Amino acid sequence: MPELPEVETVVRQLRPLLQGRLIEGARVLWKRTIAQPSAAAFARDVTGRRVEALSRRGKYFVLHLSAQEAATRARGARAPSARSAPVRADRAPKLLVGHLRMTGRLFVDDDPKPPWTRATFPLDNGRHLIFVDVRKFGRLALVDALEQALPAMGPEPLGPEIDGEWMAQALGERKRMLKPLLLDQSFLAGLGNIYVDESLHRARLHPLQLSHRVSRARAVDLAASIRDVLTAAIAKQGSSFDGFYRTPEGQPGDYQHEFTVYGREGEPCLRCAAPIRRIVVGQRGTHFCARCQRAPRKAVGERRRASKAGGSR
DNA sequence: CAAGACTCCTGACGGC
DNA sequence: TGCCGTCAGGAGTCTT
Repeated sequence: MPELPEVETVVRQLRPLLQGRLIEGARVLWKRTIAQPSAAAFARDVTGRRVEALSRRGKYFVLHLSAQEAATRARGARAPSARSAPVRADRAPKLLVGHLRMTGRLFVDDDPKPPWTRATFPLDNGRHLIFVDVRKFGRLALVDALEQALPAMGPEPLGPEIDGEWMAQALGERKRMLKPLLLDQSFLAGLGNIYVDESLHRARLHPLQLSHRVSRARAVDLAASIRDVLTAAIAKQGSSFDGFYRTPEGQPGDYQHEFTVYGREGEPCLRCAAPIRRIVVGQRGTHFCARCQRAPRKAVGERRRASKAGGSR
């Protein structure tokens, strides 16, 4: 599922294909894909704008759009609502903000409507910007400012301020299990199930460990691990393993070959050979090595079974 | 403040 | 062969 590395890859690859292009129209095939404004207003207001830049915030991608160009706006009569609305569109620059969630894909294609297309935008070069989303969880929004579309979000994990110091303090300020804490976008923006599991394993931290009990040294390791994992994943253009995520160029990512715990239940830990285990934490599959990632002193039944299963020591 | 449950979705997969 | 229940999972919302 698209997390920070995947979205970063999408933005990087789409940039040369979209920057400077004019969006000539919009067709929304699944209304609920549009978070705001209404699907009709979205289609009308996105029409006639030029893509000036692309960026990413957490797992969200952002298309920075120019003010609407009057000439093409009239031509954009193909937008579903254009006829009914006495065009009183806000001509100020807009931001098209979107989230791929589980199965969303954003790419440019010659085919105006591939299978599972939820929104499609003809461009001024004859091609189309396509939003495909099998499970319909993905969302697009058109807003004036980023804060309008995004919930409160923590800092970017690859930002310069995220270091051992920051992590030690941030973990100390909360009393939460590491797995759900790292998944919380208001704590750190961009981590998802895969990269949290991978980062915790790299830092030798148990997913159920309580944040305020993590030692300073471990916190420093965690900050570095997150940075290393994300950086490596971006270099590999993200992870593909379930047939959903593809780069805008249609290629799968390569980081799935580097997974040390995710999806490896029962297989040997690459560090100590103990079998990787899978538990459910906060409704989410969680993978870890019970030997490398020591169970929190006083945790759930997990530890009980772990020690019974042969915890020498 | 923390955390679990529930919801939204649909393709894939196991079981019979 | 084919029907059916179960799962996965990001994030918002509602309870406990």
